[in-house]
Amino acid sequence: MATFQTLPGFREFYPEDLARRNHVFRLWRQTAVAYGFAEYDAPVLEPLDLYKAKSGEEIEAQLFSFTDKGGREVALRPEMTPTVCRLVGARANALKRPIKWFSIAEFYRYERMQKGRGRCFNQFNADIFGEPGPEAEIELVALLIQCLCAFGLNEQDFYVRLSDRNLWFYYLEALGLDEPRIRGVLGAVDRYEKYGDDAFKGYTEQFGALDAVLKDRILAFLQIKSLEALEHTLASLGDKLTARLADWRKLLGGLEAMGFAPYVTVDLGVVRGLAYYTGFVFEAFDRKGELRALAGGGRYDDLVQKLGGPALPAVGFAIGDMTFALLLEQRGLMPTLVTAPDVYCVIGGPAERLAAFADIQALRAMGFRVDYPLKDSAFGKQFKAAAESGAKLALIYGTDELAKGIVKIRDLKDRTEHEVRPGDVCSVVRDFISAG
RNA sequence: GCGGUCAUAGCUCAGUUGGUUAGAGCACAAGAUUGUGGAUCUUGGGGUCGCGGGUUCGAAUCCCGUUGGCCGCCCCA
Repeated sequence: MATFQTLPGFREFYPEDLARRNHVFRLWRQTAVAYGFAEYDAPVLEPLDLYKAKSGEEIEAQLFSFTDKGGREVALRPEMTPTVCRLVGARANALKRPIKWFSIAEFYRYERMQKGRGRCFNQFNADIFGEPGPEAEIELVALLIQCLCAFGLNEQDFYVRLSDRNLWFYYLEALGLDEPRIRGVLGAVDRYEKYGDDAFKGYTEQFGALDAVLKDRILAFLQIKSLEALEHTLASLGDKLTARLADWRKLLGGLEAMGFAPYVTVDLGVVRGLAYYTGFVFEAFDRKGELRALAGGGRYDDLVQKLGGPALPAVGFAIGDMTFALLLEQRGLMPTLVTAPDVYCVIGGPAERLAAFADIQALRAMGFRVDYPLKDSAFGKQFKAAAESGAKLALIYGTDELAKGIVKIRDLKDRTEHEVRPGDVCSVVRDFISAG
């Protein structure tokens, strides 16, 4: 059996694995729908240029890409954002605003495997297009939090760190830095948590040592953990910052009114790489800090246009399934038995089997999950199978029952039995199941 | 791409200084058991000891290579 194995980093889902995955997907989908988001999907295979256009040439090293038989350069999708931008961009003028969309899809990245990271994984993606104000962020951060709370996680388990690339730009601008230097500082900020002072090495090499006073102010800014401190630090540093602070108040106020304040922290240490983000950015982490990021997102107002669409503001985030599953398992929130029949039939012999088939068929047509042994076997074995199946009821089709013109129905939990007429089987089962 | 570490049954693992036909528990299957529950007992199927090469009379065991897993680095859209 060792001849053919899965490609490195790829996963197989045996029924019990898929049951868990389906459970996760079901709650994500249910939550997104409750928030008024519409589901979409798109091809797994895309033109390679779609990702080069967004992320540059160097991205190719981490893509599953190849040339197809028609000579096209293609790649398995590593993320959903460029695809959804194309979808929305193509019909931007016809779509009702705001455009609130989500998807649950599989992605591929040619990377080294690690805990919570594989070469193929699933993400829940949600985006809002056409809304430039922080109202879109309120909705999305709320959805992100709810997507985790839906599983029983709470503010003891995870939190969302909220940051803002605009605020950094305006602040560093106010401190007198030009754009290349601002980008350099943001690069250092992104790495500061991990490398401490060494994070500024790259900046120093490129621009020379950062002025000590300036650096202290940047590090102090990095430490800010509340809106009040933010307002205090930025008071009277110019109109841009004042206006931006109003957005912050609106965003945090909205989340507080939704009851999500305990989940959100101001944390300017989050920069989200140097990619395409243009405003608020946020990441969700487990409180213990043992796992990789659970989710991440932010505003990307320029990307739709960059990919050939009209100018269209956008915010979005994604939750990955691997780290999330690890967290659920850590907290004992991943259910084990998600699938069990409602009814298991115990069958005495060939003649009884034919009698049972009529009821089995009728019950299945009513939507009940019904199972039975494919081959005749001892009653003891069948009752054992019935109990192990997790079914609530057993229907007993034996010689004695048929001779008496009845079917025996057994409650597998309290082990009581009673007799019903064959014509009443369906209604009795229905009443029992619906009574819980 | 780099470094560390590991690889024996579906799973968890044992396997002595290199020595007969590689074991246990769990799981699976059959029987005891053609009329009532997750038990017990008996039995069974299942292994190229990751793969390839080398040393040796003899390799699961030692050596080299390789593939894959795990952990970390780079990266993380």
